[in-house]
Amino acid sequence: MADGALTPEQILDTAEDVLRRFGLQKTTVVDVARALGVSHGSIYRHFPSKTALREAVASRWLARVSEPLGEIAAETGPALPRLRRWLERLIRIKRGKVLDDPELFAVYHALADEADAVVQEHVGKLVDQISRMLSDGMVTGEVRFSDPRAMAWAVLRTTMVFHHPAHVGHWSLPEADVDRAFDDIFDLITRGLTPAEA
Amino acid sequence: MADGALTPEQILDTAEDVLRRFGLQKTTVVDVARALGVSHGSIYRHFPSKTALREAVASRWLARVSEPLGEIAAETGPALPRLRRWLERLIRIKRGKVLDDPELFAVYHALADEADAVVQEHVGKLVDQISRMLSDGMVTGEVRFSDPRAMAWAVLRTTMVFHHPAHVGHWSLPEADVDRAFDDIFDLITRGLTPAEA
DNA sequence: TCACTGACAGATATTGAAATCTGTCATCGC
DNA sequence: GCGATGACAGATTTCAATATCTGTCAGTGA
Repeated sequence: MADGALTPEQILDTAEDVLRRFGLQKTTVVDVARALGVSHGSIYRHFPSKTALREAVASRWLARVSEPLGEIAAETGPALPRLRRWLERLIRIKRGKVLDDPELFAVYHALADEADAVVQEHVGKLVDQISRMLSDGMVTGEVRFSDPRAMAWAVLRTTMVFHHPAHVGHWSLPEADVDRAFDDIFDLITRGLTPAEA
Repeated sequence: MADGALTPEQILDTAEDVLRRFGLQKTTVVDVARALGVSHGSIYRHFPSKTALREAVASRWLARVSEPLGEIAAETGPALPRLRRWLERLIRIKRGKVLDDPELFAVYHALADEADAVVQEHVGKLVDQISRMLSDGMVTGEVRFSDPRAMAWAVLRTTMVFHHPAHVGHWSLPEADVDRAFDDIFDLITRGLTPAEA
């Protein structure tokens, strides 16, 4: 290995590289150790199991999705346009990842599939962020008063087709089609979120 | 075999039995022929390929979903309650199938995954049915005037989590939770479908 | 005549022996 | 002392030989 100390970050970086090159099926702890130039025993010093290592990789990948969104959620200003930008950003991040490198995306999708707890936590963060924007909107009267968490779940679920990996086939349709479908759905839920009187 | 003539219906019935018992992976044309007491060549007299046979099985299964829904869509009377009953029925049919026999459902899910054209056609029928109910509602003023097909797609997509097999894990949550989630989403889209003035 | 058969070629799946991997731990050397 | 090592047992995966399957078609018999 290069440095004196083997760090979890180094291991995760290398694990990502190896996953990218070998795929989820073929990647072994021995492969990762080999790529790092250490014995595989050393990896078990930092991660208790292969599963834990995979979960850490998945977790880091998901954090790269939720962090930029967190910034949007934390902005001030009108809630509904912010929610729209948040959703568009989420969709663009996902769409970007899948168009950029479909195989790598497939690896992460499979990874996420088996790391249930990690995904739950990620989704929890997303719901928190939506919830925050909706609460802000309720204060200003932009959003009909209701339970912001329940509403946030509804928003995430109604837009599932645009960001859940199971619907990845939908994302590579011509951009104009995806945009139109999103417009229709955002329009629908915006009207549903807004107070009844015009 | 039992009768003088081997019919496509007999073959499909038997194919379903064999799929149920052996699963999608293990079921071969030879197995189906064996169960029917005929040579496998006879099956190729009625279906051009194994794929075609599987598609026919998938198609019949999907028809058992779309037909009862078609009856609801064709009813007269208020459009939005009808749409709600239609969605609840769709959800109940899917949920029923998966709780009743999860393994068989998994077989059909896998089958549907590989028979893309068949699924597209099925989804097309569902969109037609929703579209019809929405058009009815636009005539009576229950539903805001807009493109009914685009709206129908939006309705199907916003409720994806309740009927798309990829989200089957969600359906076995306690019924009360699923119902609450559906209420929230149906409430959201109903407000979105309704004309703006109170 | 005509639905059905069964043998066949090439493709695919199964099997079990051999190789590799996961996770542990006594030991090493800095 | 402490991070790293490498040999080990049991679990899992690979690989190549073998068996089975798919799709075709000339032939069978009712």
